[in-house]
Amino acid sequence: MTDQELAFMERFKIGEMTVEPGTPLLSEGANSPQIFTALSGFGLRFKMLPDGRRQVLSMIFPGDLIGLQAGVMREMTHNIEATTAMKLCVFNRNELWSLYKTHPSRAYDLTWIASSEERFLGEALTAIGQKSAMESLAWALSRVFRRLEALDMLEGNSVPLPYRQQDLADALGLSLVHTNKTLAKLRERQIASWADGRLSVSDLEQLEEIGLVEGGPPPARPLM
Amino acid sequence: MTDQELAFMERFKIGEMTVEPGTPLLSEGANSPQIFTALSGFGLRFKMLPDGRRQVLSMIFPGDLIGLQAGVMREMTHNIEATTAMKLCVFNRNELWSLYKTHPSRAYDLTWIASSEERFLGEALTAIGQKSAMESLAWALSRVFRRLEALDMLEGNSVPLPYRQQDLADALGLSLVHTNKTLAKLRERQIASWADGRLSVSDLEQLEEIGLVEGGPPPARPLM
DNA sequence: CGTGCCATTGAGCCGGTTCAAAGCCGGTGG
DNA sequence: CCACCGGCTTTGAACCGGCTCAATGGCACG
Repeated sequence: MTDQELAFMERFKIGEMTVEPGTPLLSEGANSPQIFTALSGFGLRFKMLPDGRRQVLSMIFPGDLIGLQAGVMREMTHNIEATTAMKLCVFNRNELWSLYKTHPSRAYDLTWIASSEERFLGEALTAIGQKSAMESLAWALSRVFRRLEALDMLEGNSVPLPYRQQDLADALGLSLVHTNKTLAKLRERQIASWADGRLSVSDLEQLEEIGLVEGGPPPARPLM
Repeated sequence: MTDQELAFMERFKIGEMTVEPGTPLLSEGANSPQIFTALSGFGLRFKMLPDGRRQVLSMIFPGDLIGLQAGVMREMTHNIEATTAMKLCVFNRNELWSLYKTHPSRAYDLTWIASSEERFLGEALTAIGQKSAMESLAWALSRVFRRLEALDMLEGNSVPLPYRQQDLADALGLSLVHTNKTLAKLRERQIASWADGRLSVSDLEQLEEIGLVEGGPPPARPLM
């Protein structure tokens, strides 16, 4: 970054913030003045239905930008919650527009990020809409594994994955019971095993094959 | 627009183009040098699985931007096809970056569009993942109706909707048969009826209630 | 030592799927 | 002018993947 960019980021960045597990960061309908970047910890992005059903849209990992929607549109259309303790970098939404005027390459990155999230949701939609429970699950696990691997969180053959089975079930539109049973099958077949907040994958290739994962690692994400 | 903007758009816009029904506009994996805006006609955005299953991601209506993903990322991750004859405005992808440098407000619009599409996919994911067939269908029909209404295509109580039931089924992750039977129920209940390429809604309020649609009309979309 | 959250497992059921067949066009060629 | 064909919609019937209900067990915490 240039000096000028640094100076701008100084103004754009408000500060840092640490939150407890379970803290709601942004809520549906809110018009928050803040945008965050996750520095550490894990979170969930989800939508609720009036009767309590929940759709998890994505898991939030370190490096992810949070609240771009609220930044660029009027208001938030989904909720964001910290699953573990999280450290966040806080940005001032009001400076977003001046970023577009003065730092086009950063602006371009933002479009890239939004576009990349759209791409992910398209994949998720395809998984939920078309794939069987086993296929979706394998898709989700391999996707998560690849991303955490790219974040350099791989230790041995396992990555941290501190969520409940209910969270994954809500992400895949499956029931908790069926998610549990399908996970058990993957474990029995010695392909992948998720316990105690860690996901171990012993046969990634087969996992991706089951999940009908289309080639290639996920694209690298510019940091904001 | 200012003169300067007009001059730029002149360079950015390559020309116009008309395509036949069924023409593929962009394909998965392609790295197309073009970005389009639909001027008239209808299209589909979808992903295919290796075994032929298809997930429709969204319907493309006049005014929609096509191919932003290919523009901003390396390559396309879904297919786009013209359902009816379409008239398109063609832009030069290579000028995209200079747009960011010289026209920040247009750049902002692009992020807005990408973000808005992400928002839509999140809603779709929630419909497919959590809602019953009847709920999803009502959601989809009311969504489509609202959008076409906003495009000023409402005549009487009906809007054009020139797709096959199979297309809608693939969008909602339902079988063709069940989609048909669920549509029949909405027709019997005198709520909405879709035939001969037109969707008539006689009780929009009830349709949105069944579909668990959260308030408000969809946000207006900046034209590119 | 109780209490609550989460994972696990069994049993029965149901919303939605698959299979199959028939009806309804509009287009085409004889 | 009519017979035929292909794409789409409609309807009936049987089946099944995944859901719901229910109970148990492990573990952390007060």
